[in-house]
Amino acid sequence: MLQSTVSANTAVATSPTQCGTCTFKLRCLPALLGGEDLGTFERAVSRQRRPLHAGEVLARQGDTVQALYTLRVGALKAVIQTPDGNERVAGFRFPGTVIGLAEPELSYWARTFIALEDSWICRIPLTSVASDGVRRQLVSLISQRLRREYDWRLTLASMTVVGRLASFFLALSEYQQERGLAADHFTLPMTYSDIASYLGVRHESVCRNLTELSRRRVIEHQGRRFVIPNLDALRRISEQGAVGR
Amino acid sequence: MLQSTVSANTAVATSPTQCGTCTFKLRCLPALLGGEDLGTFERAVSRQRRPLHAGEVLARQGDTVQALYTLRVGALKAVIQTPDGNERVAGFRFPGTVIGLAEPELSYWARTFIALEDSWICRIPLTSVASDGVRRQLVSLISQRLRREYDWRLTLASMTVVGRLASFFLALSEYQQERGLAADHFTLPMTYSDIASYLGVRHESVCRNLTELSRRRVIEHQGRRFVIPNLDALRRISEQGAVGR
DNA sequence: CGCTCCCTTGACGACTTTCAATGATCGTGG
DNA sequence: CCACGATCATTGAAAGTCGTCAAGGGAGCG
Repeated sequence: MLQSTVSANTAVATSPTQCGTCTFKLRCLPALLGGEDLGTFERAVSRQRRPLHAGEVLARQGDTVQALYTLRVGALKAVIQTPDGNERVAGFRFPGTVIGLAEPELSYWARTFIALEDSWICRIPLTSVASDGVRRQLVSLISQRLRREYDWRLTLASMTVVGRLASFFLALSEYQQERGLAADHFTLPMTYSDIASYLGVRHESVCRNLTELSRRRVIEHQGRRFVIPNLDALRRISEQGAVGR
Repeated sequence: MLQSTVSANTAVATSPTQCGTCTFKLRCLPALLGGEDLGTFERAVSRQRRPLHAGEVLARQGDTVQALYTLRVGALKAVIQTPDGNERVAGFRFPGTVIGLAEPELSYWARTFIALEDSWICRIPLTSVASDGVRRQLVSLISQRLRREYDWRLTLASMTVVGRLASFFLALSEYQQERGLAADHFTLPMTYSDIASYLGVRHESVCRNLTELSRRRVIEHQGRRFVIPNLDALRRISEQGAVGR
């Protein structure tokens, strides 16, 4: 048990070698996408020879945008430099997502994207983004992302730490399910500090609340391997964990 | 002094009557937009005879999306019904913004849009959204909104109440400036409870922190009329008001 | 005038951050 | 193979912030 990872799983991704050739499959894109423009989208993608190794940078904050990317296998984190010199984790990216949706002005990258583990990336040149077919896909993808982002803002703004954690794990679980993976167990590719930074809390708080959830048998974990024996309980916590309306 | 409103000001908007005819002006859209497709966008917009009165609903959560809208004069709030029956303010909309950017799947409205004051609305039929010219505009607008939303999420997730308030007022100030209005004074169209709900805190906290900022001479206010004598101080508070990285 | 909605203030308790210290894990180089 | 350092995870105690409950004031409106 406990062997599947959020980011890499043989049930969804073909082997890394095959991914390197980047034959663009439907499952590589959100299920919502209609099939008509998929061919256009697929042809727009170019292959890549070697994986991005853990810790390597895909795109750096401030650099000029040369292309958009999609993640085929692996996991990324988006990091932003705050004005005071600190770093914040702005988000995570898992297979099937397009990277750079907030940068279509073709100007500069607003965040730095770093591989959390060895990842296979596909490249979407800007020239293809100009095509109407691809643009149609983009409108769909961006607005979808925007809607989720609205929800996350509400969640993070009003929830206690345990509520944020529950929502975070629930989101991971739903993501897994959408990709046809087990909804109740996964291995996190990121550290507690990354999660804490993303959720806007201290890593000690993440640890304490995770321990508490463990004690209550809502989750089980050894290191970064998590099992969720009771998804409904997690759902209840995520819904009730709100304070201050 | 203190007479201009965030939402309505003669310096930017023509008179309501003229707005009712909805001659679509450049200043009605974000400055970033290139001019080439503006004609298409403009022709896509249809006029409206009477204003939306304060408290009236523009679109209701769950209803089928029939059209997108732009706000010409006035102010709206986006409200969402939470699963437990409560209401949360999900956002505010001021003149120059397109309403429905997260609903282009043409499915249903994810939130209810309510007028905070008498507002003039323009309608963008879905048929025009299907055109390539309009879609080009949409990609630009949505991704812009998405980038802002990312920033807001970081802000709200990690800031104390005073930091959130400072950021909120700063955002209002910047919005005013972008529209060529005074950056240092405005009248809020929404209640403290609305702001509190939006920021994910209690209205008592909003009140207390606003009083405190007043005492420190960072802001001045009588009722909902605000003056910001020291924008730099506000900026410092908004940058330092973060907790928990 | 009385009602409703909005704003304000106080006191208390719950939750989180902060500071500090220790243990665990892992990759690297001796 | 083991020692070492670095990163990550864990736990405790103290202080600060914010939510919660309660109460009262003020403005607008029928």
